Amino acid sequence: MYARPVEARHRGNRHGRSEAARLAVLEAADDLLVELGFASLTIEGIAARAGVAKQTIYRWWSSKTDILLESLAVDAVEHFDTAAHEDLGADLRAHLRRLAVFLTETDAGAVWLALAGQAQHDTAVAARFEAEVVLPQRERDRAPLLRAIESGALPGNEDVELAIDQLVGPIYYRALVTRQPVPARFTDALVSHYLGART
Amino acid sequence: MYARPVEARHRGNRHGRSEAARLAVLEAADDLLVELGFASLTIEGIAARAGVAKQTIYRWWSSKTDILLESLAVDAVEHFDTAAHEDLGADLRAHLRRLAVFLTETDAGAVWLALAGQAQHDTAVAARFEAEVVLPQRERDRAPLLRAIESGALPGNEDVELAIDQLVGPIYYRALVTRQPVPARFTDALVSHYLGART
Amino acid sequence: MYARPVEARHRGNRHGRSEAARLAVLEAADDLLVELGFASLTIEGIAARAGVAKQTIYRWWSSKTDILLESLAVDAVEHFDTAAHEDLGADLRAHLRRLAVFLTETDAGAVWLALAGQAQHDTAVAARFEAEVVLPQRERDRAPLLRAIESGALPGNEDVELAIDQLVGPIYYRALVTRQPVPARFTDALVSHYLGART
Amino acid sequence: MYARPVEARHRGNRHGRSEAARLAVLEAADDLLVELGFASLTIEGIAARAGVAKQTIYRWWSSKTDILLESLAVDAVEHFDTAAHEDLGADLRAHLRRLAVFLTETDAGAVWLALAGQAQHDTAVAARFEAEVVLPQRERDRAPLLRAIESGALPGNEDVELAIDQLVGPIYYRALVTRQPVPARFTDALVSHYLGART
DNA sequence: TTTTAAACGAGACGGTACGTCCTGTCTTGCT
DNA sequence: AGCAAGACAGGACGTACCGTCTCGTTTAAAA
Repeated sequence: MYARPVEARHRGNRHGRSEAARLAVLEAADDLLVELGFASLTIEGIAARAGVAKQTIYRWWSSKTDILLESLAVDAVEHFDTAAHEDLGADLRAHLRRLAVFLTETDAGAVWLALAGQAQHDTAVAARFEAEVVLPQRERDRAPLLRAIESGALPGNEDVELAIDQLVGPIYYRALVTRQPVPARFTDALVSHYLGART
Repeated sequence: MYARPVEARHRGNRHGRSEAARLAVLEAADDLLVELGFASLTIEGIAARAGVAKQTIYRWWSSKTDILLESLAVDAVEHFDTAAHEDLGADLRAHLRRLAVFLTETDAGAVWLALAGQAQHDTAVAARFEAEVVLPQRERDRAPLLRAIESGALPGNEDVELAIDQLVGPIYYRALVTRQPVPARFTDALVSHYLGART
Repeated sequence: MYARPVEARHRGNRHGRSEAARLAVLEAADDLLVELGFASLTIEGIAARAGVAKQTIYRWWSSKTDILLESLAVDAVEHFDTAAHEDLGADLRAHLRRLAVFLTETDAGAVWLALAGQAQHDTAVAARFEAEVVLPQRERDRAPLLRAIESGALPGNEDVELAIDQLVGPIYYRALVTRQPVPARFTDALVSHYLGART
Repeated sequence: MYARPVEARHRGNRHGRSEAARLAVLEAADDLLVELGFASLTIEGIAARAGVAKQTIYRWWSSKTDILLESLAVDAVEHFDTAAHEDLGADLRAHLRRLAVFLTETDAGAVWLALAGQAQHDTAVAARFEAEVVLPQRERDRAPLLRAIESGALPGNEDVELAIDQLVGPIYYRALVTRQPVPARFTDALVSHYLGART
């Protein structure tokens, strides 16, 4: 029913869980989210699409958001895994651009938005979302600024947290609230304003 | 949204719906949202709390989000219905503070967040939310800047849309994503940065 | 919306009910019973078909069976309103034949069967059905035998009630239970057996 | 109707339905029919009384009449499962008495009457009622007469169907239509008349 | 001729039960 | 031991009618 990867040849029975089932569930959840939207995503539907029993899902995940969180954790790290630029401006422009693309143009971004939405409805989801998604992302957002402080391009007393809010806030606002596109022109302008106000 | 003629308080028959039932439903929905959260909000629960038949709800609203949209439309207008200040800085500080309070401290703000969340799950909700909530709010956000242009405090070629994104984006980001508080110090800093970068 | 019979020109207002509405309801109920069956017969459906408000029905009738009882009372009398024969055998054969045709081939018979069915479900209907339909019919069934006793064709001590049960019982049994047709051959055989056993 | 293997008492999973749930539903339906009457018998009520989910009922039965038909099939067979007498008269008297008691004095008879009533309202019920209840019962009614023909007590050309109609018809007529009691005196008289007319 | 009150059409109301869908738990037999 | 399968109790969904109610119109008897 689903592909059984070579490196998982001993799974699904006496010793350990089935990696094949795990991957089939993650992929089915991602696919169905994009196809149907979060509201129409059901455990039963994921099980049917993955060719997996409901019980197998409940054995390893607690809810549909739990599945999405797992799939997101992997994808987000991959997306932002990149080398730094030497110049602070270039560094920030690349990072914000990458963030904008992630949120508005990738399947993982769709998962991100869905989870952010569900976090508004369910405090348990909100807590996990903050711990597992928002804070790690915040860490990644902070990196360019910390690098600049270390290199002396920014003073040591720079208010980094406020800077992050000002740099990424408008991007999330567009993606989540106004649903406008977030072109490079827009993210570049945010960087220009930030650097300009500092001189 | 609905005319409420004084002489028509006691309807529910041939010529019009029951205003009492309408208000009971809106209030019950608001209350239950705050008490239980959006995920546990059900039409049956609203009907029971409001002392109303389910059919009466379905006669006038298509879903629980439809009810919340109606209640929000009224409350949002009321919250931001305020006089302007003479000074652009004071005007902006007051407006952003009001926005922050609305989103993080009022029941209507909880409704706003829940709807923003649901908009991530359902494109129909997203469309109505944009048209009936986001755009009118955007209009209100634009007002202080337009007043400043008219009075000459800002140049005519100021990029108003970008300014709004920079001013309110971080506030929505905190309310929706990081769920940090949004103190006056934070909104004031946003205004300072905006005005400072302009000099 | 409905025909207004000439003899009802003064109704529907200050003093007295609308004969037009009454007839429209009775006819709609009969029609819909035959079209849809008793189970799908609803007060709302009757009101819509008759072009009458629900309230008008509830003003004058207590239920759909109440409507059918009224319509049946008229039709049954009409159907059996007939002259007697001189000979007991011919009298009985004509009467049983008439009963069989009524139950199995007329619209009023369909109403009769529906009410008999509902009488199994609702003791209030059963009581009215017995008083207003079964007993009057029993009276009509008795008439040929009483005439025969009076004319001397039957002895005065004849067990009339048992005779009726034996004569009409098999006809109702076929109409209600086995749903077989009830041809003249069958009713004639019942009469032959009854008269034959008496010799 | 359903096999009940001894070794499968505890099902409700992959390989079969829950026998416990099935019996609970049948018993609840019977009880509630007698307590409340057919009109007030609801699927929700049966589910609640049986401690069963509505879905479990809908999984195995299509309607409340479907449940009653299943329960009746068992009970009717049990009630008439009896040894034959040697004498035709005694055989018939015993059988008619048994039929009268069934219809007028047993819970299963109440179910029988309710289904006969519903058969007047719904042709699908009528079809199943005839096939699963009336025809099997007719078979049982026929047995005494066939035994008599075989033993030579009745001639080979006896009109058995007509005889059945005349023997049982009046009993059903009393039970369904006039709702009079059906004492042994009455059923014995039917037998006497039948045998007497044959001499 | 005007007033006026009963019956009317329309249809919104609080309810009940419907039949469907999905939840999360469970039991079974296979691998 | 993990799995696919699927029956289970539970509960919300959105729909259809129930019987009640209030509205504004119609109409003929009373004033």
